[in-house]
Amino acid sequence: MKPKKNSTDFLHIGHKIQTWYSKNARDLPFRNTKDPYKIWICEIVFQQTRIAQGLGHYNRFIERFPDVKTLAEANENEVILHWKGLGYYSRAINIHKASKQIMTEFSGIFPSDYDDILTLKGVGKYTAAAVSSICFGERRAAVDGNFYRVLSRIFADDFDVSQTNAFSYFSELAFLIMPENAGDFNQAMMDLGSEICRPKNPDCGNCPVNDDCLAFALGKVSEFPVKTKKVKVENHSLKYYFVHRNNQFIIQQRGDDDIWKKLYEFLPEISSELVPFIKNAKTVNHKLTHRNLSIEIFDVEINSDLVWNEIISNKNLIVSDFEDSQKRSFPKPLENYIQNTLKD
DNA sequence: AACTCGGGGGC
DNA sequence: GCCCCAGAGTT
Repeated sequence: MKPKKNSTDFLHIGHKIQTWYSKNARDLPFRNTKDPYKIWICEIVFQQTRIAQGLGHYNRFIERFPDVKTLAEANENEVILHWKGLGYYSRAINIHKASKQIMTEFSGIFPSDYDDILTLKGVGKYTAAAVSSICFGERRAAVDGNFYRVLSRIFADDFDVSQTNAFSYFSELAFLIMPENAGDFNQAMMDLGSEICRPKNPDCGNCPVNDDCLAFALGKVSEFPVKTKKVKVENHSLKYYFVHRNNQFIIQQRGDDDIWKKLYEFLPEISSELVPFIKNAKTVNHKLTHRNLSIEIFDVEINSDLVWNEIISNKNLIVSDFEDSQKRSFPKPLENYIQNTLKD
């Protein structure tokens, strides 16, 4: 059962959140700017990513690519290198594409209109709302996981956040409490959701709106938000051949149609002539959100120049070494393997 | 509407 | 082990 939500009854909640934010805002590098480029980058970096995890990447990214033009003129592999270890690598590829889009379609000026921002690669409803509200004063709710959590608890609303229309539903709820400044409100909701209204162990005692929170009054905070779609984890196995000779090893670049888009990897298979060169194998386990990977890595030591030269004559393969590999983005387990193998 | 995309951290 | 994190694109 949902309480009837009339339009003007809840505005004081947003004002309390705003007041709390003015005193308790987190000190973050993108907080004292309205540069749409920097806000855009930070919104992409922090999609599905904790602040603590992404801060270093954000700072390095902005330092190397301080504006749209610099980013658009950069090599895609260097952009992906700056995403190394962050995951969801299509974000890096799309950021790069979008920067070129801004150069060609918007004359290098970051678009100020919500619908224009929405046309950028990798920018969806959330990011377009965040950038347009924070940087250009548009009245949009940047509905993310924090909004789902805070609003579902305040209103004890059991709307399933895994439904496709959850964004528009909670956007309407957000407007019930949103003060004049949507940009500040959006950021306030993120900090409240992160610092107080946490997924587990919420700090309700220090919440500025605990008096207004229906879930808190009912003692049912832990029951919100409601999410029916569960994450399914499957086991998956991979094989790699670490083909090497004299501190050099063979790698190739992945495609963009699978996990680890455009990252580098060892050889997934070798010709039968190379089988006799296999020395040993070790298995590395790696957990992803949707898969448990078991990666078997065969050590293939080539002790013949003739064979080695035959291998590296293949133009699709890359001869790498430790120093070269540091300038490329590898999947985490393969990066670890390189570290562990070459430090001996 | 369902599926896919990473890696890290909290409990 | 399970869930979540400043979500978006594809099918």
